[in-house]
Amino acid sequence: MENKRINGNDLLALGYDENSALGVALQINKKRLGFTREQMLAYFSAVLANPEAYLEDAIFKTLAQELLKQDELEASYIALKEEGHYEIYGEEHIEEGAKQQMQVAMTLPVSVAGALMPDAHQGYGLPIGGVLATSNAVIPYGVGVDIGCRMALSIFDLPAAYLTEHSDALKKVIMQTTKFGAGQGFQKGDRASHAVLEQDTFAMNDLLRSLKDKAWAQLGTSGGGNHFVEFGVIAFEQTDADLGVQAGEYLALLTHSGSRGLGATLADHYTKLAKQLCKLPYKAQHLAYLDLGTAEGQEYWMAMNLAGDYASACHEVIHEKVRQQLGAERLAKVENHHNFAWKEMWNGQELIVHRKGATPAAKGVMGIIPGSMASPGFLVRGKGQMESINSASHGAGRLMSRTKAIKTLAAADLKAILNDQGITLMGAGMDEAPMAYKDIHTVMAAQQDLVDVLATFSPKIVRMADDGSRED
DNA sequence: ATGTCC
Repeated sequence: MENKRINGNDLLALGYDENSALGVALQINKKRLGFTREQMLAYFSAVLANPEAYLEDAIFKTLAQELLKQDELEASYIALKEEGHYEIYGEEHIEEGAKQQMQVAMTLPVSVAGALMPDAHQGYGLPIGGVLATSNAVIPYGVGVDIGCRMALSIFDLPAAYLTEHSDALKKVIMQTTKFGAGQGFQKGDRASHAVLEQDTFAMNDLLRSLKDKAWAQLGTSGGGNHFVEFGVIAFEQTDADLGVQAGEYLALLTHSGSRGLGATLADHYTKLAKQLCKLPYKAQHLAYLDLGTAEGQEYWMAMNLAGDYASACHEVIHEKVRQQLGAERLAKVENHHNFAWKEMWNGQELIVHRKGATPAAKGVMGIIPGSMASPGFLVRGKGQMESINSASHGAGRLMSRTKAIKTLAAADLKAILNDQGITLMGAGMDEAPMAYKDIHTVMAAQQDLVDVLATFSPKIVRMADDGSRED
């Protein structure tokens, strides 16, 4: 006990802030230097109280310097508010880190309202599953790295039985029409065309001009991680007049992917720009924002919208290729993005609503909330709940990190689940195994006030990027 | 999530 290591929490308890001085203190602590834990803690406390006195100290000099530098910097930062209230759905299943991140986001001077969805987990800056409404400012990390990432569902005029009767053919269709993985794109002769490539925004600046060719090559590709293309059965218990689909079970295609290299590069560029222009205290630095009244803010807005349109085009290319190969007719299509910022009216004012891993759920708005490769997804219609800022979850949410999933989950267990449910899986790593996700039914139960369920989608033939952590 | 360097 006596010699228990000093950690970051001990230093925070002494009054240290979450900044680089804390890091320097931990570096010094690593050396141990023959002091007891109590002696070390006494020193750290004394240096914090009076850094000037330690500027010549052989051991604590670097810490004293860093503390003084932080004091100086702090004075030049944009001040945060004391606190702000935000609504949480399914709180008992949300990790502490995600709540802390949301709390910090609420203290931005531009923040007006916030909400945390039941699938929330810790991210970079704003948590995944976080919704933040700001006044005339956009936060690149409030949108996320994969700008415009979305779900798209096509319901075909084919019966559910088509899946079992033509399973091999459908497998072939997916393999022939999709391309997965970081950096992947199509060779010149195989590239698709789409009106999005003609958008003027591609000529807005050098960065966008330089990204156009890659965007063309990657048009209609799917990326890695949790992105997927899957065939499944969609079941409507009742006829949906709005959508024009009769009660029954149909073959459907569900895809999840985003704006590929284009969006990633734009997100990286504008996040750095925001950090240069908007100096926030250490704990909030990733939430740097761009004022929409500035040229930089407008530029990001244009770029973000282009990336959104591009992500949509990628899905449309895949869906159209598949539809043609099936020789089928599409009865209905539903699409929704979940990494984006919108100008929306909320509580009588126009705000910038950031949804980072959250589904738009304004009254009557349709969306898709997937479970996992081996659990159902849901076609939903928003209820327009003001407290959730017209939002819902974008999936089940992770139960364990990718690394933990790869380390602890057994490939044999996944195989058993897939066999039991008659699901064919192509690609994917163990980090995408259903056991790595929260129970989708629990998550849906936590957002009954936010969405109505129209139909249930059961995945049957799933393709994801192959990361090598699983053998087929 | 991306794809090879602030």
